[in-house]
Amino acid sequence: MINFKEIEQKWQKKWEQAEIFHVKEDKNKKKYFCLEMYPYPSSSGLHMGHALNYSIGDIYSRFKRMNSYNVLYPMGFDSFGLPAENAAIKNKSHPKIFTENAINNYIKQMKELGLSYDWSRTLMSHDPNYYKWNQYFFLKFLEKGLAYRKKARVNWCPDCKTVLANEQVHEGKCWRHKETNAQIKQLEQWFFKTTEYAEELLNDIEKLDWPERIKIMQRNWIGKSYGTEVMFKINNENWKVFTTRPDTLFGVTFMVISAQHEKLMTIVTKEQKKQVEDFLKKVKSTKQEDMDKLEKEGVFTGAYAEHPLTKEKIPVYTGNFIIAEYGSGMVMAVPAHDKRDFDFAKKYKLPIKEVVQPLIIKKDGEDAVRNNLPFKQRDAVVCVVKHWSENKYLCLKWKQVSWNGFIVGGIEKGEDTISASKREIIEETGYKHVKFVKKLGNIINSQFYHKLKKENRWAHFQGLYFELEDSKKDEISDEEKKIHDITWVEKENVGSFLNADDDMKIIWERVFHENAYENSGILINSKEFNGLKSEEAKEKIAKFLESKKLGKKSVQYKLRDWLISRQRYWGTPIPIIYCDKCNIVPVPEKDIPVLLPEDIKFGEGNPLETSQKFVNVKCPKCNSDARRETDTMDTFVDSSWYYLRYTDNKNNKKPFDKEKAQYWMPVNQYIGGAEHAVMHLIYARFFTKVLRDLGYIHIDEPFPKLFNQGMLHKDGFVMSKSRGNVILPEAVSKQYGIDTARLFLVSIASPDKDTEWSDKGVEGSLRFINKIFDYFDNVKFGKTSKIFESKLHKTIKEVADSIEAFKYNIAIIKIRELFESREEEINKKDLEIFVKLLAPFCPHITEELWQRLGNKTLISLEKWPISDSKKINERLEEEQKNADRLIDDIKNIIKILMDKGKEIQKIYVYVLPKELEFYNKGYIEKKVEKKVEIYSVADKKKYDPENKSTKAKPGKPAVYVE
RNA sequence: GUGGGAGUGUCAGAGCGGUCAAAUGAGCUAGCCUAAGGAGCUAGUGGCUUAGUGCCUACACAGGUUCGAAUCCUGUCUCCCACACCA
Repeated sequence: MINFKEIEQKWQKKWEQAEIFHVKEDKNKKKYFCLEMYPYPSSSGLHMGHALNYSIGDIYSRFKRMNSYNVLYPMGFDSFGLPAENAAIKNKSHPKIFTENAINNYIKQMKELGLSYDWSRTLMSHDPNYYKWNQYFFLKFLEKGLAYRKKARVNWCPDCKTVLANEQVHEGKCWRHKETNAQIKQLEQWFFKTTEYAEELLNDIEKLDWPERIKIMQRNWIGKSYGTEVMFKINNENWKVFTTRPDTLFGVTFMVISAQHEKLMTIVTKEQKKQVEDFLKKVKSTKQEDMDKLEKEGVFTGAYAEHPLTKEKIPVYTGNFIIAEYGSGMVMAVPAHDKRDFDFAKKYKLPIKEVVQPLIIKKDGEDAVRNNLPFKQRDAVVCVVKHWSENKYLCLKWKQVSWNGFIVGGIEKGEDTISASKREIIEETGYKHVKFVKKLGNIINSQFYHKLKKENRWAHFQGLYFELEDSKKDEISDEEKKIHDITWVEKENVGSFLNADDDMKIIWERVFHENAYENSGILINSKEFNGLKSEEAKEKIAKFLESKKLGKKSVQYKLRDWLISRQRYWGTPIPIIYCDKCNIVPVPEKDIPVLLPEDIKFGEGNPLETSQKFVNVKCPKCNSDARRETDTMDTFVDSSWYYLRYTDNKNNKKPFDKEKAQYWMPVNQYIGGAEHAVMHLIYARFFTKVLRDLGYIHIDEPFPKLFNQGMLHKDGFVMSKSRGNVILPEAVSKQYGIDTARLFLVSIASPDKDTEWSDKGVEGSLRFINKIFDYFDNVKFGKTSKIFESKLHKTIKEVADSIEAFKYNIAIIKIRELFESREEEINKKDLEIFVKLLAPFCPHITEELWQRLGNKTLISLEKWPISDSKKINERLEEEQKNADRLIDDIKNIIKILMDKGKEIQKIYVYVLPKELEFYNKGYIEKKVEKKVEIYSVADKKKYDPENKSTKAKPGKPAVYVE
């Protein structure tokens, strides 16, 4: 029995004493900065899920270290924040005491996991030496105009008792309180101008080597859209309206202004005032959670806007579905071409004016007017085809032209789900110009299929989508149509044709009367712009508007400025003083840090307001009585630059030394969970760009490479304290050793996938480790066989590549496979290589084994072995495979004969003469557990009573058994 | 609704055009070792078949491309995640 505990403690102590993980800037070495997202130190400590997270980075760092990199691998704590404050209130303690206890516990546990952090570089965000620089940066941002204060409609969480950033509200609820609806309040708050960098934040996503889905999430979050601002006149006043579809400008039949719009009441007429006010009351009382199910509602404001081009009078409504903050908080509604507008128009019986008609898409991708088809626009083309396989219910029930000019076919349901191939269709219909169309399914399915399915009609719809090859369209003769039972029906006749069948009528109605056409097409009813394609029309209309000063092209982002004020205690005080005379006065740089006061009372409201000493100050400008800002900063400010502080964590004069940051940055590998896709990762990128522009650093992006690790599950759920399904590292460590646990965690699945903890599984890893120790006890040092040497050198490369790609599971499999082919005798150097391969995964036991091999050095500081391609002998390995196949054959024969009750004494193998050397008698005997005799086929003296040797083939020896 | 991802043997989980009845664990079965083993070792683990390496059926379902598909394409179903009235 291996005493894991003893081994672990022994080596942890040695590592610490020798300070081997401490790094210094060294210009002569390639640097590598490996970083995990720093944790919030929870009082419940680490569980196995955390162990997995940090092991991923540790393995990587150890691997890089062995590859001669100067590896910066630090750890710190995101120690400000609400949970600590709330917990402290609950326990009548102080958040500081609370937090620091938790941190100490974390550090202890992390050390026990064998994580190779450079603890000399640690940081804690609640440390004044750290948050001082938050204040410093705030002042710099302020100077640059990147921090500002404004009154705004903000999200307020009644549980957190603070405002939230846009990013912290999910589905109308607080990100911390899934049950709590965010309320809307009007407050004076501090913001960082993230929007100033929206464009760069968006463009640079492209450069990042991040998981694609995170990149997509960021793109969506920034949400850039191109469009046009159009001026509408209301009461002779200009109102800007943003639209992405200026091509539909002539289809505007009403306008909708957000119910939350500041200037809404200025346009409401006397007659409508009461109605609007009632409506606003209703909107206000609507809970956020009902919002998603909410129907579009609105009331008429009484006002009319003047259409910039047609000068028509357009009624202005106010509606609950318009976002006040986006664009200008007012939209031009084009019901014919926007689903929301369409719904609204239907509900309030507003006119619908069509200005865009569908086009067909030709094979070469160019648009053509649909009129080129042998049937007319929006005609339903019904194609009835007889069944093509005997009595199989097959009947192409209908076909019709989809919006894009494709013919869509459906099959009536029968007993089975039916489908037909293109070939079958062609054969049966004789209609040669049928082509399958890619992606068309989306158009069809989203629009019709699901609706039909919901109504339980057409349950077995199976899509058949065809495109008429354009060039052939004209060639379809009436003759051909007739022959093949294809009936084309013109629009005006289709009604009567369809009358025979209710299902078809329903489809007809849906298609032609119940949808807005949202795709692009060709313009109609748009005066001089008629006949233009949408894309052209967008340009031309925008230009035209511009020339008349009625609008201009514009770009909109969904991204909002970052609201950083929090009305809570446990955070960085915002270094601002309000003076009645001088207004907003920044705290002078020499006076920071503005320390968090200790004499505060928790209770109602912001605790900071209860400290008179803190609140009452003299104005730094005029020295009269002034008041300190009592809001603190969002803790995401802390995490927006902590990675930079690691490069120089003890600096009192500056946030960090420029040279040092230059040496270490950017973070080569960032590791963390996907939950930070839009919060932390956007803020940190924003900060980096600002600091670059302020001259502190030289990089554009802090984290060029990001790895998202998966979550550890237990009993099917994510391991978490609140769920009560945690496995503690201490317990596992005691029973199996922490290296065993690390090995197991990382070998279940690829580390970016969620994995399930299993006790049985760890035992498997333990067996492996035991076998290794066992091998070390019995191994004979001598010469390594060629075949093992070949495998060894192949494995070195495979393991390195797998680690590099974060495929730790594969790396471990390769190590296991190598170990399985071990031999009793081995060269000591080669055994050392084997230990090294395992070292990043199992740091403690490999140190121990390394020492047992007589080494005085630490394996953690050893060099990763070099794979010698000259030693890789594919032929040998191929031969061994042949031998293994032979063994399989022999076993197979033995089994058959045993089943028949025969006794087996000896095996005779007949090999082609030049293959004789490939087959090792001892090896085969061992595997087959029988005596074996190997002969060359050419051997005259061979024992071969049944003349089996004639069956021998290259690579496949013949066998005789008796 | 929009956008992403996934569906593989008893289970977990690799593979992502041929070397695949498919790595590696776990489980199960048999044999060995033992006083005994829930310890260890060895082997087997889709079906059929055979003194031999053969055949069949398989990687959600249905089609397609290809000389060849678990792997590529299309559609369907199921599950997971993110965003959500962004004009």
